[in-house]
Amino acid sequence: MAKELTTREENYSQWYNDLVIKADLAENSAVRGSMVIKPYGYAIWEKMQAALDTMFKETGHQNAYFPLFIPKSFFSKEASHVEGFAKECAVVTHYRLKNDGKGGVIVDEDAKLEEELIVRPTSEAIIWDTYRKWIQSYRDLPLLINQWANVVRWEMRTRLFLRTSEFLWQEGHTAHSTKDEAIKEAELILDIYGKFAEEWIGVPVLKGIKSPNERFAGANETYCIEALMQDGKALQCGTSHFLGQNFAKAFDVKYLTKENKLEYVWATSWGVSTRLMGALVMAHSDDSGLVLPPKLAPIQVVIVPIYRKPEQLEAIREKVDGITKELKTKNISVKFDDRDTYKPGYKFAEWELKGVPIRLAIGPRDLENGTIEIARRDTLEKEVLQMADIAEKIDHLLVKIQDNIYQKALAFRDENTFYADTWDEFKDRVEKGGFVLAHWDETPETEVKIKDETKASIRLIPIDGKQEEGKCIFSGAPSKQRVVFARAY
RNA sequence: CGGGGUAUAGCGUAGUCCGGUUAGCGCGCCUGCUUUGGGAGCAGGAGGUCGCAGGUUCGAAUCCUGCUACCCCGACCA
Repeated sequence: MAKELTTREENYSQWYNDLVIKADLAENSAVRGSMVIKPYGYAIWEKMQAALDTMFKETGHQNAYFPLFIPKSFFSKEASHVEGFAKECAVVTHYRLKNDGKGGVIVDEDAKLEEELIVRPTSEAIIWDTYRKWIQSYRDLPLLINQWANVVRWEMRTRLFLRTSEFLWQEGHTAHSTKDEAIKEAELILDIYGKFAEEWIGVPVLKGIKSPNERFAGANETYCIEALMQDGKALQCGTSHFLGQNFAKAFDVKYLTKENKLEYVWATSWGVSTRLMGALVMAHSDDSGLVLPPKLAPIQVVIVPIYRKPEQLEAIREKVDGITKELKTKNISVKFDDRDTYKPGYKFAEWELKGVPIRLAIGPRDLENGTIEIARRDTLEKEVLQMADIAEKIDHLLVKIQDNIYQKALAFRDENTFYADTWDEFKDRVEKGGFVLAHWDETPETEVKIKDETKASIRLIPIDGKQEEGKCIFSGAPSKQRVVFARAY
């Protein structure tokens, strides 16, 4: 049929692309590298937003909104920050079009801006320029702000959700009176990201810090969470940066201490993006389609009626109404798929493709026996249950599915996490995919050489990682701790 | 930005080499009837600036030139 998926084994990235499009999550747009997020995909993103937003607010953060445009001069105040983003910025130079006299339009050269505007690739610059006015005293701190926004990074090669020129994200920007407090904030957010990834998306993540090479432009330390995808490649799922006083100094943001001394503030910034949608798809889905964790599924239960005559459909509808009401009181989202244009087999396949966690089927046989067929998307198992307490049973099953998806992903990661102690072993392991823990001499030169030769980068240096004597896999120099290598998206 | 490829209906494609009827097919779509426990069947129907702009020719989807977009492989990245 038209909706056949490429299998993961045939071509993993083709499978991913097919899946995103056929499950109706997103599609390519007329604009290079920019996608249209379709209602079903956006509904998942909204669920992600809601969960994260709640966690941010529970930890004292507030939402605000800053401009899309950043004056070019603002953007160049923090040197390493510019360097990191300069190559991928969209720039606004004019503010008006005019007729070209041939039925088209051209840029009106008379409408040239005095100063070009940069479409934000991230908002540190405009936000820190604003914070200068907001912060005077230690009483104004900490300042804990988050913004939900779109940003633009002019990427060379793009892939739906994983890397698009424009993407949606949240970016937190906080200001603190002490270094310690700022570091604690960066760590707190990392914990929130980790919790969200594991408990909502159902993806186990490693937590750690980035090597200086992989650090955010303008940060003193970058904390991150990394997940392993089914093809053995790593995906960075979120980052939290300790920015030191870099932006405070660049934008002259100072506060008066209790002792009436003028000090620069300490900063963090942190973000997760629609890339999480990519992680969600790649971590759990199979050759039949999407597998959504119940906590993020826009539709948690779909009910497919099976009938011959209109009277049967009406009898089924009556039963279904009862079930639907009960499920709704338990905050479970239900869809009754009573479309007359498709047969049950088609609907089963379609809802599997879309990853709905639980499917109920109800037909004349069930009406007679007081039963209902229940099918799990994660295991594709079917079972006929007594109708009594069905809402209760579904409620429990959703919890079970959420857990099973996570356990499966965790088992996969464990099976694909390796230790390497020799260079040959290392190269061999990296080739096969997965996380590879190995010793590293802590020099950027070695890191770059390893990447050149194996395409594997240091995904993270584990926080509180086990201290053990070892020798760098590449240079043989002494090392005190293993770091995590992998090929990455 | 470098290398390779593609562009024909909503989607997938045939035709292009070697110019010549009304551009063909599958899926999807619309109407009707029959169907409905794992991707329904039959009948009828709608839908095309052949990526864009020039050129060659009696005649261009087909040949030539330029442009644009997209895909794959590298360098950049959440």
